[in-house]
Amino acid sequence: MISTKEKILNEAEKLFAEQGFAETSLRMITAKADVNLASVNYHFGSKKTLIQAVFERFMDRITNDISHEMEQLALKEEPIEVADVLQTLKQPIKNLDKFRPDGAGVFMNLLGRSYAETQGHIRRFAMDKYSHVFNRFVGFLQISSPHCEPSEMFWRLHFMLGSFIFSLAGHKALQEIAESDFQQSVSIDQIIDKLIPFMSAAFSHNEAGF
Amino acid sequence: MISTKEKILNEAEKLFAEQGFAETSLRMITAKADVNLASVNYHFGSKKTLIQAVFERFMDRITNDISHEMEQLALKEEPIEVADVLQTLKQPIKNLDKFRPDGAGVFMNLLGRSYAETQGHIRRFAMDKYSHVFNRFVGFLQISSPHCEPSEMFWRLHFMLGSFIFSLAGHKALQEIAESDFQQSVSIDQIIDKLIPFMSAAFSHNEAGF
DNA sequence: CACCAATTCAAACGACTGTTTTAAACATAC
DNA sequence: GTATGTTTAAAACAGTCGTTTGAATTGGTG
Repeated sequence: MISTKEKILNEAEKLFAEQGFAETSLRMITAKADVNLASVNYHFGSKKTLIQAVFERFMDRITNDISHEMEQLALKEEPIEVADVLQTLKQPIKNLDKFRPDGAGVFMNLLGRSYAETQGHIRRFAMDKYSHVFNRFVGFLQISSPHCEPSEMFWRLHFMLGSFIFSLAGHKALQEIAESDFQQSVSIDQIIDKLIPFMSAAFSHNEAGF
Repeated sequence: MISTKEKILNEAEKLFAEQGFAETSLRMITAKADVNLASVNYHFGSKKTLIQAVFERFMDRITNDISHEMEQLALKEEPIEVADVLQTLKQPIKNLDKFRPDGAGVFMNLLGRSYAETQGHIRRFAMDKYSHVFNRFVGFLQISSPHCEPSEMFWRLHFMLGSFIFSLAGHKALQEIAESDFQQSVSIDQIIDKLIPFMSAAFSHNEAGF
């Protein structure tokens, strides 16, 4: 039997991703989840902490998977290339779709909206809880690109983050356009498969030319 | 003398970019702009059309500038490189900062929020009015990358769009992190100067390897 | 069975939302 | 001057929001 708490989380994540945090009311969520309005405040305390709980469920999953991929990467004997590091993101993102319906799209939506958030309380929360995974990922990137300064790497990382968020959060609209313009359907997997070599090439360039 | 209409537009764009559309009430805007609440509906009809007007003022400016840059590019005699095409974005984005306070950041914020929007009425509006500029830009890109299929180019374009929006819309937060982590201040101009070669390298790669 | 805690429920709270209304003030033209 | 159309003003409208309340209901324990 699925609990009230889970019913709320399941509907909330859908609606938050589709409409945004502010545009989604607790009444919409509880109506769709077929639970009482007051149960949100009972189980989660407030709307703010509900948002955080939705976000946390995804982050726990994907950071777990990424950590696992990085374990594998650490075993590699040949030199670690940029593409190898970025590849560690591939399966974890794809796994989100198995985790939840349209998981990758929903998660990137949440991630993007979290960054756009005013007070940034989600970002602070994420930095507290998941910084070790993030730092390890950056470490691998540095190894694969010893010529690239940390500050330059910082910016490149966020350029990439923007590409992931934007193209995957909006993948439905983009897929529709792509289909009507090129008669060619593209899955989320294929988007990621285009994105990773694209980004690998970007990371591999040398602005100074050596 | 600055008109009521302009006072509203000026405050609205700031608040929309800082807090989002839904989180910004007409009462906040009119209080900050020191005009009457009803004047928004009088001058703009509704909140929705106010959002559109704020967006339009930026789009008119930047598409104008980009068109001008592309005129120059069309005169070039040597073969047009990817980097040349992307360079046409550089000055127009920088000019936004002269146009309005923190114009680039505000505009990218608006652009990002418009894409995240539910009904997407802004996106449809933009496609109607500015598609010719967009199409011309894509045309130049195709010329500079004849090996790249249109559908592949479509996705690369949106990867790039995501990077621009994400890094410039959130530039203040990112700049703060960069300064505290690397004791190194980075201006918007410098972000763009990092972004364009980064993207040029990404666009120049050949996934098929020929 | 009774007991207690955990959960659910309907209803209401005060605050805030976009929009409309009606009247007053203003500018410009005749 | 009066008349005309534009702009501002204060107030009220109907509706939604997140949250709280207090009673009803449930589930498990002695």
